Amino acid sequence: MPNAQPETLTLNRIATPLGEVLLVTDADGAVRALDFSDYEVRMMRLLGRHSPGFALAEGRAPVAVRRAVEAYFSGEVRALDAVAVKTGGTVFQRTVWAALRAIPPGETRSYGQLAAAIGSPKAVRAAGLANGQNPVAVIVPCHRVIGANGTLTGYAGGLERKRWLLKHEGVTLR
Amino acid sequence: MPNAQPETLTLNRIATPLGEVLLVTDADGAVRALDFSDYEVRMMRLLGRHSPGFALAEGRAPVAVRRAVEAYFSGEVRALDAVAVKTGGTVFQRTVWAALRAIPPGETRSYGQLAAAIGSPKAVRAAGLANGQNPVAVIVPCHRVIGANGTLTGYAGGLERKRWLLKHEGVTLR
DNA sequence: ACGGCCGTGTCCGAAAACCGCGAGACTCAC
DNA sequence: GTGAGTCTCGCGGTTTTCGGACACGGCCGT
Repeated sequence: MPNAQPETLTLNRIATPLGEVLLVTDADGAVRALDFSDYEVRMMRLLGRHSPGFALAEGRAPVAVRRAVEAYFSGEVRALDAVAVKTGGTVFQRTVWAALRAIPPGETRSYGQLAAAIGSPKAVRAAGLANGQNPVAVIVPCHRVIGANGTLTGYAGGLERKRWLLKHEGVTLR
Repeated sequence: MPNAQPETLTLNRIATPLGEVLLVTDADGAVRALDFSDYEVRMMRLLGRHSPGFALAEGRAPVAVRRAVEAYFSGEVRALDAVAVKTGGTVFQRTVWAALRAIPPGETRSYGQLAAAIGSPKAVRAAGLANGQNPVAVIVPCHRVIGANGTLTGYAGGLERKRWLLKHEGVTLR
């Protein structure tokens, strides 16, 4: 029996230039997950992995959060900086995700640089994996990590979106 | 991150003729676990397995429950019948444990009979295993199951206690 | 340049080990 | 013969273990 009183999370669907996104917030107003609609199943799986037995109810996320997301897509690329995020995951993963938020919009890092930044320069591949399991897309900018040779390599929401996001933030690709 | 607000359970230590027992109840007053003090570690492990990230605080269990336990040990062997129990575990395990409560005090069943009772006559050994993982001793009467040949076979709290409990309930052993 | 090897953390599926059994076959005493 | 002890084997769910796969990149040989 997971837990007697499962936590209830709020699910808000928001339209963006990249398609509808799913925004999940908790009672404290912190973002627990964000993903594109077409990957709903995956998001649920990630979410369930770290908060066993949670309940989900469609509703509206806090205004501040919702507005930040919209602002970001309208061009205010720093609008997401102040948004509070709360994630599960292992220590390693959380460290990686925290490091991601330190990458400013308009810049990119290689997987190697990311690994070095968290103090495990050799855990390159592991960092890449952790990157891919990031439950809070866009806000935790896993899209700012690319291959050492400039290749985009991969993105959970599809490379097309990764490319769009980076361009949107002012990155000139190769 | 297991759950933002871990459930808090109450731990009550109660003296009995068989030694001190640990009685764990939840906010609803349902019994989550019961075991003998000398097996505290094991109980914690079982508990933790099914409610990841719970908190424990010494305190007093609901009067009704506490009284029922004391009454049972004083000779009112049916006193525990009405006590509410809430357990985790797999479907199979819960089925087994539910079947256990249907065995009245003063009677015993063999592991084979138990398996048959839940509709899996061949899952004898599995039933035995599930029996041994019962987190709520005494109230869920796993001690009423004995070998087909009358042997007591095993008991998580020690065979001595199993023998005592059965005798206490009026069973004449072999 | 190109191809292969390795390190690193985590998840996932497969496989094996584990048992609080019990029926059946076998032995040994009486 | 019987009846009690012993041994072997199959049973089925759960837990543990193990081996891959992966959003990479540096190193070492051709």
